Amino acid sequence: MDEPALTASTPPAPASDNGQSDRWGWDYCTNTAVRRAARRLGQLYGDVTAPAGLMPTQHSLLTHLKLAAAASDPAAGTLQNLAAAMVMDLSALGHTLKPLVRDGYVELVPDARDRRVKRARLTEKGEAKQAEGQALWHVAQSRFDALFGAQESAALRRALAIVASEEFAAAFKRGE
Amino acid sequence: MDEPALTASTPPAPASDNGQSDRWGWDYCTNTAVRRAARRLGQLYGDVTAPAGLMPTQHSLLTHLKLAAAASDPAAGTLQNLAAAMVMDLSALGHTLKPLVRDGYVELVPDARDRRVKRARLTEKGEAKQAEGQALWHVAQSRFDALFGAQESAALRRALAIVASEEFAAAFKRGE
DNA sequence: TCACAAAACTGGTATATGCCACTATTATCA
DNA sequence: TGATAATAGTGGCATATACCAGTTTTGTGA
Repeated sequence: MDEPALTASTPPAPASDNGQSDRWGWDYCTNTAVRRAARRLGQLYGDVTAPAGLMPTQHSLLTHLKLAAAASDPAAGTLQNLAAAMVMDLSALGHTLKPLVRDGYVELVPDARDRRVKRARLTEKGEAKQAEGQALWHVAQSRFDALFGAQESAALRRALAIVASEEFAAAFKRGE
Repeated sequence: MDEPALTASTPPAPASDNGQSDRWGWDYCTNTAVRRAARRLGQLYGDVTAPAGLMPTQHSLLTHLKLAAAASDPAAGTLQNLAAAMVMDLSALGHTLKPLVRDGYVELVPDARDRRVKRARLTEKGEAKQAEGQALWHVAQSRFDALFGAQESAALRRALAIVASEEFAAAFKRGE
């Protein structure tokens, strides 16, 4: 199998605007294109996973905490690392974490060695909620892959992972 | 030239986590992948366009209004259509528009025919600000294309446009 | 024409996210 | 060791976005 190109040859009309999306330049600004897709996907995934009572981002966060714990990564779990991994501002992560802590899904434990550090980890309740959300998430992901194409979907994620990478950001900033 | 595949063969390491991003499953959930990329791009584009004093989304909105006006689309401009075009909730659009109206870049004019309808359009000040932002935006976009590859970039935008399209959303929901 | 459904917004509330200023803690180095 | 820099978070403020409950205005059909 070749590398699947993201440019599906016969995709559903790439425009939501009577086939004239070019007129608005939607396919011109990459940043806008990503945000539009993010809003759409948030709606689509959210509709499916809503019954679990978690926003997509929250489920994503819980899943990350679960995987990080499973990998028993020593450095993982600190808010700093978590923020970097999520490509999120540290303070934004703090704010996002609040409702999860409030609802008892996550707990913040200060590090004994370095009292500046705090680690976030799933509570039992959080693990249960993550599992609940995971089942629903899988439905959404499967539906997406079936519709967009499993290989195209994987290719898209790879491309996005490159864009989101720190290497990419560093290279972009060097261009300044 | 073939269709450029988004799966660049020798990209910068697709992981920001010591080359082990797979461990976190970042390349597994499409929704998460898109959001991470959106956050990163927001930062990168934002750093470049910040001097104009507009958030990327705001510039995107002003640009849309400009293009819509240029196309002299009769239906365009109503908040309803604008929201659909931006793949945004109507109320979210309303909230997002507020600071732009407050700062005098956009004005909301009620429709004479149908008093339920309001249209958003650029003021002169808004057009000037859009032009100012456009120049900076171009720097960011050029840098992105140079780094990611112009063809890969275009392919990525096409893929994202498909995901963001109403056809895609409709098909996704039919799968329920 | 009048009751009722539909459409287009508005406002409230909650999460998502970023920037900046500030505090607490730790690390450096003269 | 003591002044200073660096690190890790927190809190405030502002925008971004969504959902839902109204409110106003139109459209519809009996």
